Amino acid sequence: MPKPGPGLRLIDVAHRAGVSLATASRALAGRQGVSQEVADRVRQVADELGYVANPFARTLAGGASTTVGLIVHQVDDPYFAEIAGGVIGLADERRLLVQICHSGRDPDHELRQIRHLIAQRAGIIIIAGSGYHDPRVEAEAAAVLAGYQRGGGRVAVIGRHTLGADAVLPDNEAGGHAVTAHLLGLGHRRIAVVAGASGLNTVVDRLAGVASALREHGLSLDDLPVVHTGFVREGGRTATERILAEHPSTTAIIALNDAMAMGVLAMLRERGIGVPSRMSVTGFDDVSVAADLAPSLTTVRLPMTAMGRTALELALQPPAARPRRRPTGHQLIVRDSTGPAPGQSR
Amino acid sequence: MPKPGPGLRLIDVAHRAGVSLATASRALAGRQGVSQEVADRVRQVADELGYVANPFARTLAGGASTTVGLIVHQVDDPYFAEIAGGVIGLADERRLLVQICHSGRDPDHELRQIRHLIAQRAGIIIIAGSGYHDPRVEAEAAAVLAGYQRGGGRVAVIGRHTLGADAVLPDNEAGGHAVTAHLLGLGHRRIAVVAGASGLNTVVDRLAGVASALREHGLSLDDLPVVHTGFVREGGRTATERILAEHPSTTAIIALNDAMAMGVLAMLRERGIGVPSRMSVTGFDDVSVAADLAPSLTTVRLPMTAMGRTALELALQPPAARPRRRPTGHQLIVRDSTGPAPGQSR
DNA sequence: TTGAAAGCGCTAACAT
DNA sequence: ATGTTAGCGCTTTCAA
Repeated sequence: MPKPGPGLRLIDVAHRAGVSLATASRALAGRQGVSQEVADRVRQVADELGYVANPFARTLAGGASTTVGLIVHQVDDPYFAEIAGGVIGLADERRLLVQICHSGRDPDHELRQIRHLIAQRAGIIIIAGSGYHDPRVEAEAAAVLAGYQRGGGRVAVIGRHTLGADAVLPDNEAGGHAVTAHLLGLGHRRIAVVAGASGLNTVVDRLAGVASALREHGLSLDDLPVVHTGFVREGGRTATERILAEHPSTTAIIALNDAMAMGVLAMLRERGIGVPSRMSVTGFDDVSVAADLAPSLTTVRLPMTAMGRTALELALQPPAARPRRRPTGHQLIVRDSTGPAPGQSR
Repeated sequence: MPKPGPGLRLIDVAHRAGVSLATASRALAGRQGVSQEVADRVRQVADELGYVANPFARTLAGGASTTVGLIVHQVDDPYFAEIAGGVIGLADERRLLVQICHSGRDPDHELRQIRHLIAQRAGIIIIAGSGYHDPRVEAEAAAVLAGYQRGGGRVAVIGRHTLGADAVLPDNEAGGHAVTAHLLGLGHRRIAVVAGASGLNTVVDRLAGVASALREHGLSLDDLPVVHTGFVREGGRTATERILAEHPSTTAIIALNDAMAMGVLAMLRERGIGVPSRMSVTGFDDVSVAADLAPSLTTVRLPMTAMGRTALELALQPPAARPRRRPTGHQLIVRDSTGPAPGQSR
């Protein structure tokens, strides 16, 4: 790949402002040891000339890196797109650049991306998306990130808690509880769960919430069909197909994210099964299209954009003695995809 | 922001291999002037030690940059999310890192982002999203990019043609024609158009396609209500509100992108207006949720993910004498949101 | 074919 | 408060 042409250098700004290189550097970095007057002049000259520091020189010289690495499963998954939007929005305000990589929900690939970002000297790394339930898989990533943090790198994660870093924690368990309680309140008892891979923490946590709500009604998750497939739309379709075949008396399907719920709805539509008249369906996340689906989706709202912002905010703060935790809160959004269980007189 | 810790340096590798810094550099860069034997040894030592070059030092010293700058309107707009997915997918394969910025459809902000990416020494810049119909607005961006390209930077754009760079060109006009012809074929004559800002090239081009189809049926765009609002979901809602108030006999609404079409559908639902029984609705883009809407959306499919890949492919090739152009093709996808005009006996 | 040395543009000691 | 200077790790002339 080619290299861009040369540009304005700090020394040019310094000359124009009639000061030394060092003074100009201090002035622009907002460091101490420059009179207000001189600092203002330097900044003004820099603005006039349209000076932008060369980040490579700056970083090489030991300065701070201004790039943020962001690892998501896939940016074209609406859940991650919204998180990315939040990160980029705040980064823009702070004049930071965001480098995005895909993990593809593959722990090895994720680890490779982490290493790549570290090699690129990203000053901050944000990892969004479920961790893996297997501790051994998480261990290597944790070790690499620990080294990175020891060297001064900052890390924030969204939706995982085993990585020894500041974390934004979605209300997975409480949300799972809320949505299940909602269905139980509508009289549903023959409930099926459509879940992503059982190795994903997010899946495990949301399932735990489902289980706890069931227990409160004297039911057990063990008695319900739980189908684990891909944590994406297509997974919802195939899971629904199986549920329909193996548990035809099911009256409600809990999908553990909105993408899967969309697949569930699509399959029910194909089969001509009315929602919510014959089958209630719930999602999780409240991606922005959830309100526009047919029918509009009852789901648990997570503030994805804010979660992205918060993660970057955490990373921009100096590290705390112990990793910080920021729960996100959640909100049950009841729309048209859920209704009373068939045969219920309410 | 903090700086990551020090690492292995090239000089360490050189010492271990018993050669000079320069030789080690040549060997690892695969340049000429090193004996096969020495080159192999150096590479082996580097591998053993797990050496990864410091990209800041490399770039500062005049080496190639391995980062790709990508400017989109908003990553959490599904259209751009899919394009970004395509770019990142190919970048991952080529071990490049992608820096994403938002333009927010603001030409000034876009220009600022371009400058920022150039300052960051991105080797490639990809700009996705409509250009601006006003030549003066485009001129400054074009000038900056020309300078960047003269310095060896590579540029590819998606959906604009006035920037003097390799371009991926969506079939906007042909798509606009196709969707309009579809409605005319269903007997619709009282058609309204819901468009984004009239300053956007994409809007102008799609509108031109609509106009040409109308002309073939002896109609003129001038006789139809064309409402220009934000090129997003909310714009579709407000535009529909106005159309309903001012042109109550309308039987079909052409939205110039899917986001607006979703807003149109939402407003019609609120008002209890049946689709397609009382009003047909069309979109443009075929974002992945279009099939799951209520009702599923008739629209024009553009291969967004492939467009992202293609743009990066173009940029990775050496520049051609004249900017390359890659039309995308399109496909009319007829779903449930369009039907015969009311009162038609077909 | 190889090595020595001069920067790339900036920050951060160290002087003044 | 300001200036001088030594690197940061690499690529790239220029010599040998």
